[in-house]
Amino acid sequence: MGKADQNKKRKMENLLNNAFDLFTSKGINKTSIADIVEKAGVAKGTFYLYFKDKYDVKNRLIAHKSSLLFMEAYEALKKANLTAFEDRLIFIMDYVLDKLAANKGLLSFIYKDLSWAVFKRTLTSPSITTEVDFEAAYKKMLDESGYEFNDPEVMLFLIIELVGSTGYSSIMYEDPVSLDELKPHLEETVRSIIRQHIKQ
Amino acid sequence: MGKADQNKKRKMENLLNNAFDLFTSKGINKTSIADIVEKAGVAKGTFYLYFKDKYDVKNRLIAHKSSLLFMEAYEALKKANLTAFEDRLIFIMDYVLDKLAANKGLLSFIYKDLSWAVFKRTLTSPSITTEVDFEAAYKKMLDESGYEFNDPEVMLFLIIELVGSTGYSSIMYEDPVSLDELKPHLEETVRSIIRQHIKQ
Amino acid sequence: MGKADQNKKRKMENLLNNAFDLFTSKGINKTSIADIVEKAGVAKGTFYLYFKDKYDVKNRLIAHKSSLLFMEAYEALKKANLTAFEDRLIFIMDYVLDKLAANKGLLSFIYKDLSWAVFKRTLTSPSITTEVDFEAAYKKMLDESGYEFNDPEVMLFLIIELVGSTGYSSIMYEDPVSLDELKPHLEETVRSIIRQHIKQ
Amino acid sequence: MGKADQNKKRKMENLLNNAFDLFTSKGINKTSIADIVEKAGVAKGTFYLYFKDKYDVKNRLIAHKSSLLFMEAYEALKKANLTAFEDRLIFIMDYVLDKLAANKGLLSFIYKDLSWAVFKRTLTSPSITTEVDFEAAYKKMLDESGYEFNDPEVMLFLIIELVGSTGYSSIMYEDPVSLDELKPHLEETVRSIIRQHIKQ
DNA sequence: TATGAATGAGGGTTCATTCAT
DNA sequence: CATGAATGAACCCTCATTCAT
Repeated sequence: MGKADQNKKRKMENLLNNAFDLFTSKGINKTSIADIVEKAGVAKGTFYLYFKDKYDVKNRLIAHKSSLLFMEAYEALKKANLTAFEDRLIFIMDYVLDKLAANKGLLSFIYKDLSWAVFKRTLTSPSITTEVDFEAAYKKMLDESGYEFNDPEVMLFLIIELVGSTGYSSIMYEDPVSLDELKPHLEETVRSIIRQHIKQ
Repeated sequence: MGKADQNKKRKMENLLNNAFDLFTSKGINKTSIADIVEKAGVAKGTFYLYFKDKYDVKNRLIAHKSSLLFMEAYEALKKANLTAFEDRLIFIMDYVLDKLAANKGLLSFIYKDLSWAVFKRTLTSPSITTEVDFEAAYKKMLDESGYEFNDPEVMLFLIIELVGSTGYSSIMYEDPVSLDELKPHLEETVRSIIRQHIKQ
Repeated sequence: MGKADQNKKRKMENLLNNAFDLFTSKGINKTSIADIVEKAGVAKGTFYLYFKDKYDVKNRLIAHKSSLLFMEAYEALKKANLTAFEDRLIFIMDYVLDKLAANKGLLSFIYKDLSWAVFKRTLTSPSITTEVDFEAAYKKMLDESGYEFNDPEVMLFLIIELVGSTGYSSIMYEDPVSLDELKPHLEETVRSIIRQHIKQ
Repeated sequence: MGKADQNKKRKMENLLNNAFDLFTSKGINKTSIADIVEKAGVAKGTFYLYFKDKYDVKNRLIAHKSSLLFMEAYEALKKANLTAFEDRLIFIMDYVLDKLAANKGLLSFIYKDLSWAVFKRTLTSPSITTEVDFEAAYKKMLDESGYEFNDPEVMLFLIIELVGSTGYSSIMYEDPVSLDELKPHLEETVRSIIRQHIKQ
C-alpha cells in the first residue's frame, strides 16, 4: 500500500469514526454532514470525496461495527473453552447482549437499520479494517458440533432476530423485563430453536 | 359527545388518515406537513391545532393501526372455532403476517418504530376510534386455555418480537427465506415458547 | 381584486423589479436568489412562494419588458401621424433601437434569450401588468396599410431578427459600425423585405 | 515546431475536443471542468496549465469551429462551379444552414455567444489548427464578382446576422416556419441586400 | 377556530481553484 | 510538467413554525 493510499485510508477512518460518535450520541437524523466534517476537522467538500451521502456512511458503519462486535464475541469464545454447540451460541449471545447493554448508543445505532440483509453482507465480506468473517466462524462451529442441521441459516436468522429485538427492548426500556430477567427465557428458547433444527 | 366535539374529531381523523396514506406510500421522512395538509384540504395552521408535530401524528397512528390489526385478527379468530391455545395464537400470527405481507407500506410504517413499549400502550388503552383492547382479549385466551402460565407477558413479548422481526425480513426482502418458507419454522418455535411457559 | 390579492401582486412586482435591476446590472448568471431577496427585503423562502427558480423570473421579465417596449413604441407611433405602412414600421424600429441604445442593460438582458418563440408569446398574451397586445396592433397596421401581404408573420420575423441582431452588435460593440451608421442600411433592407411580401 | 511544442499542442487539442463534445451535448453551463478533464483523461491541475477557465476554452472553440464551418463551405463552393456572386453567397448560406440543421449542438453552442466581434476575429485570424482565413476568401469573391460594392463589410454583417438569427429559430424551434419554408424568404432578402450595396 | 403568507435557519451538494508531491 | 486530494465559499431549496387576519 502506497503512502498516498494509506493517507487516504486514514482520512476515511477519521471521518467514519467521527460520524459514528455523532450518530451514536445524537442520532442519525439530527447529525448533519456539517457536524461530521467539523468534528473531523476537514472541509465539507472532502466528505464528498469519500462518501455519497450520510446514508453511505451509515451503511458502512453498521457493517463495520457489527462485524467487529461479532468477531470480538467469537474471539472471547475461543478463550472460554466451551465445547457444546448450544453453550457456545449462548455464550456469544450473552457476550453480545452485555456489550450492547454497556453501549446503548451502539445498540440503537446498529439496531435501527440492521436488517438481516445488511447483517449477512456484514458477516460474509471482510470489512474495511477487519480481515475476518463471522460466517466462516459460524460454519466452523456447526462442523465442530457433531450434529447435522436442517436449514442452519434459518436457524441463525431466528436466533439473531429474536435475541436482537427482545434484547433491544430490555436494554433500552427495561420493558417488559430487564435484561437479566430476559436472559433465562432467551436461553431456553434459543436451545429449543437449536434442537428443533438438529437432523435426526 | 357534542356537535363541536364531533366536528373536531372528524377533522382530526381526516388529518390522521391522509397522513397515514402518505406515510405508508412515501415514508415518514419524505412526508412533509405541507403534504399532509394539502392532501387533507386544510390550512397549515390547522395542523398545529391538533398535533404537536409529525411525530405526534406518527405515534398516534402506530398505536391506532396496530390495535386495529390485532383486533381484526382476534375477530377473525372468533369465527374460526379453534379451541387449543397454541392453535389460536398461531392463527393470529398467520393472520397478522398475511395482512402485513399484503400491505408492505403498513408493515414498514408500523415496524420502524413499533417498540414493545408502544405496542403495549396500544394493546392496553382503547385508541381514538376503537373501543377495544387486545390485552383483555389475550387475557381471555389465557383463561380459556385450561393452563396456567409463568410470565405470560414475557411469553407474548418473545413471540411478538420473534414473529415481527423475522416476518419483516421475509416479507420485505425474502431474505433469508420467503414468508411461506419461514412460517413452519416460526410455528414450531412459537409452540416451543408456549410450552416452556406452561406451569407444571 | 381583494386586498390580499393586491398585496400578493405588490410583493411579486417588488421581487420582479429588484430581480430586473440585478439582472441588467450584473447579469443573470452572477445574480443569485440570495441577492434578489436581500435587495427586495424579503426572506429567501418567500421567493419560492412566487417563482419556481431564477429562470422562471427571467422568462416572465423578458416577456413583460419586451411587451412594454413594443407597446411604448406603438403608443408613440399613434402620436406621430404617419400613414404609410413602411414608414410606420421604420418608426417603430427606430424607436425600439433608440430605447435599447439608451438602456444597454435592458438590451443585453432581453437579447440573450429572446427567441422568436418567447417574443411571440409575449406579443400575444397580455402580461402581468399591461393589458395590451402587440399582435393586435400589428394586425391593425396591416389592415390600414391598403396592401395584402404574403406570409405577414414571416415578414415580421425577418425584420425583427435582422434588426435585433444587427442592432445588438452595433449598440453593444459599435462593430462593424455604430448605430447611426447602421440605420440607413437597415431602413433600406427593411423596405425591401416589406415590398417583397406585398401581394401583387 | 519542436517536439515539446507539438506535445503541448496535442494535449491542448485533446482538451479542446473533449470540451467541445461536452459543450455541444450538455451545454456550457452544465459542463464542469471536472467533466472536461475526466473525459480528456488528464488531471484537474493540467487544465489550468493550458486555459484560464471554462470561458477561455469556449471562446477559442467558437472561433475555431466557426472558422472551420465557413472554410468548409468555401471549399465546397469551389467545387460547385458557380460564377454569379449572388449565387455563390446563397450557396454558402445554404451550406452553413444545412450543416447547422444537422448538428444542433454545434448551432446552439456557436449561436449563444457568436457576436459579430468574435466572428470577425475568427474570420481574420487563422486559428489554432486551420491555416485559413475566410476574410481573404470573401475578398476574393468580391473581386471576382465584377461589381464594386458600398460598405461590403456591412453587407456581410447584415447577411450573417439575418441568416444566423432566423436560421437559429427555424432550426431549433421550427418557429415561425421550418428551415425549408424559411429558405426562399431568406434567399430573396439576401439578394436584395446584395443589390442595394452594388455601387452604380 | 381556521387560515396561509411569510419566515429564515439549515440542509445537502457542487465546483473552480490551489499546491504539495 | 503533471497530478489529484483538499479546500470552502457559494449555491439552491426545503420546511417546520409563527402570527396577523
